[in-house]
Amino acid sequence: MDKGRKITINDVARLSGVSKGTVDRVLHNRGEVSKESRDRVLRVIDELGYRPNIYASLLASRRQHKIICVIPEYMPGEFWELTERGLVKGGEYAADYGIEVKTVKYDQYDLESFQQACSRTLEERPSGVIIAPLFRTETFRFVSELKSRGIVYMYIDSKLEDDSYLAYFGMPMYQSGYLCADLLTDGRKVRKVHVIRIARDKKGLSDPTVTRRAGFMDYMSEHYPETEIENVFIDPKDASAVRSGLDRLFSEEPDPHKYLVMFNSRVHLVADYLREHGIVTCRVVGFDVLERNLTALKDGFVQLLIGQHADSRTEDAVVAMTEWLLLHKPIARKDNYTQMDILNRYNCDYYLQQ
Amino acid sequence: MDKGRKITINDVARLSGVSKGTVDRVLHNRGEVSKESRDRVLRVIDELGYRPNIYASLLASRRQHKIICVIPEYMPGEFWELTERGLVKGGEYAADYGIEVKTVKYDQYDLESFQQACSRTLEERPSGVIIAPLFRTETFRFVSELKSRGIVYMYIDSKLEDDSYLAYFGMPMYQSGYLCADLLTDGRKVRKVHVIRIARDKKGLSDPTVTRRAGFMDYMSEHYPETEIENVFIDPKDASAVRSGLDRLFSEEPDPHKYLVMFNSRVHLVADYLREHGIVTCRVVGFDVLERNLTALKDGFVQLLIGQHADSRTEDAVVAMTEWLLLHKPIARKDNYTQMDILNRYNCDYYLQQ
DNA sequence: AAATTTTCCGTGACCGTTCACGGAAATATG
DNA sequence: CATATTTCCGTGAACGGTCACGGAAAATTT
Repeated sequence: MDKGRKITINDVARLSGVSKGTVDRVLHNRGEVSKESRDRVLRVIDELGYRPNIYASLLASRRQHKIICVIPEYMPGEFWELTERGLVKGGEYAADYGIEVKTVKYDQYDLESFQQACSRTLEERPSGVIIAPLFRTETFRFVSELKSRGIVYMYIDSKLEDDSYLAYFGMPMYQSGYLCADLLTDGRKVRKVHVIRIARDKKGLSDPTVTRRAGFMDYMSEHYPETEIENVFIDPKDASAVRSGLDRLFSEEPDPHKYLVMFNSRVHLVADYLREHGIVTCRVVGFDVLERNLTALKDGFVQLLIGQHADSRTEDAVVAMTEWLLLHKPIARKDNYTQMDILNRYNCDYYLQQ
Repeated sequence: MDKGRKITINDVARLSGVSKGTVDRVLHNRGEVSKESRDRVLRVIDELGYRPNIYASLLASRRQHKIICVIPEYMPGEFWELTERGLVKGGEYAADYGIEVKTVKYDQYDLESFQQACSRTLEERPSGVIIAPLFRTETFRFVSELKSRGIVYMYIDSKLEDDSYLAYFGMPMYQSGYLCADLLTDGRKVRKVHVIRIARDKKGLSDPTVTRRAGFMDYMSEHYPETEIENVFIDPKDASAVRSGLDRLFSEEPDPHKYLVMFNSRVHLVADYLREHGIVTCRVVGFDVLERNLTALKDGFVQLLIGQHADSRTEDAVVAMTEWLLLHKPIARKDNYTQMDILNRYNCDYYLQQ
């Protein structure tokens, strides 16, 4: 394909008997071209295998793009920090192309704050939006507004069922629960499993871990229908409530050899309890590669973590959107289910440095 | 940093009282600039926070770069196919920058063919070389030749101990063996483990799986010193020899509940035997995500695979070298140990589509 | 048929670099 | 001091696109 000189827009223009202005109009669907010319140009482009020089294009183009990413605010070390880290990396990439990437955050427990985030986003007049849709109804409203304004958008983490989104990057939630059950039971017949859950009032919140739990339950009933599954609810915001919840669990049930699982990223809460009480007899499986979870993994209080490279996932989203905005490069795959990484103490060290 | 208009080379020129030509000379250390001018320009660049526009730069620059990748030739479905797939993807990226990426292949069992590959590579006059160094001594000779010609190079898959390489992308071999042992034994006391190995005459060949085996053995002697480890040698090129080798194994040892492991990518050979004989009682762990290994995994003849995304690894190498050649962007990390992915039948589906 | 509108297209300035070329000034040489 | 050489620097034409502008030709209206 690389036969000496590069093929330029002028080559295309000459061979199709028009000017480069017309070729440019065809390339960008800017109209004002007769069907005949258009077809001729298209054919020549195809024959020559012409590919525009993106540098020349970027250099000459005066457009300014902005990508806004709408995610929940977080405390250091929490799950969403990973997401934003990927955003920053993607932002560096985009900056090379003169694209600005900004984050707009909202309180994931406060609908109004999400609405404010949405309107702030619109004020920024972005070319594209990347959104983690925790509030279903409100997100629907938001994306239809985006659509009407011609702003493209992508989902990360979880997605809604509309089909105007450009792409989705996230974990296959159901399968992650299924996998989790397989890893927890590990081929052994287990009498009882404890699911540690977070008690929260959820009005209008779409909780992705619901799907994950469904996958888990299905695996269990398919493979071990006789295993008892007990829910333990704790309040993550109240350390003493966590402790008392687990205290009750460990005092009521004499068997120290428990199977514990958590479907959100807070398995370190359980690990901390185990560490405090010197309990090393449990099999614990959790999700997401947070610093604190990793420590628990290395120290043996958590046996396995299921990771998803939340950072490179958002980075991928930013990159994909950048290329879409700039080069109109088609999105390779609309639904991108990230791989589920199984981490134990022997392979986790090589996970973060990717 | 983005205060309205971008700062251009003309701004720098004006403020330091020289022409853009001089600024350009300073920027690229092309000499022919007096010390005073140079200092002045440098200071203005610093004050203004000037960053060259890479598009304009790339557009105007007439240099032609070529990257050659030297890897073993392979049959469809073999390990090195993955590597080349990443090369192709990286090549598409590089093509956007006007960089050509070519592969030069050699017979990994034939030293002479490797030497030929090396000289063919030199003939191409590449700017950079990416090499999978299976022949130690000869590779040393080759890279020192590259060095003397000012050609940069990177290692993939495994690396040698010189320190002029620009970067290395590969799996942590020792740790992968360690991990493998942990996965194979799975917390259970195992009486005996069978290591299926390939019999080959290796003259001057540096076999990376040696290191992997060392990691495996160390884990075993640290955790299960009493476990017996037996080597079974087979010849992968001779199907009947594979069969007879495994026949002997399964006839001599009555216990059908065996623990089998293979350190190269050919665990599918074992799986095929098991499938043929309907043996589903073994625990089998292997390496690398080949199509045939995946099938074996899904069908339950292999329990776990350790993967390394060999494709995106080479892609990373090409991308890193592209950015190095073009923008002199420093290599983020010299030694890039790819993560070790643990695959079972429940998460392998999401692995390939990355 | 003249006037108006629409459709379609070519032209050329511009984006921010790179680099060959040529020349002025400074320095060295005879 | 004249000449040759070196040092240093400015100039301007690319590079391959984008896009505003203006105008010719065709279609429509009056």
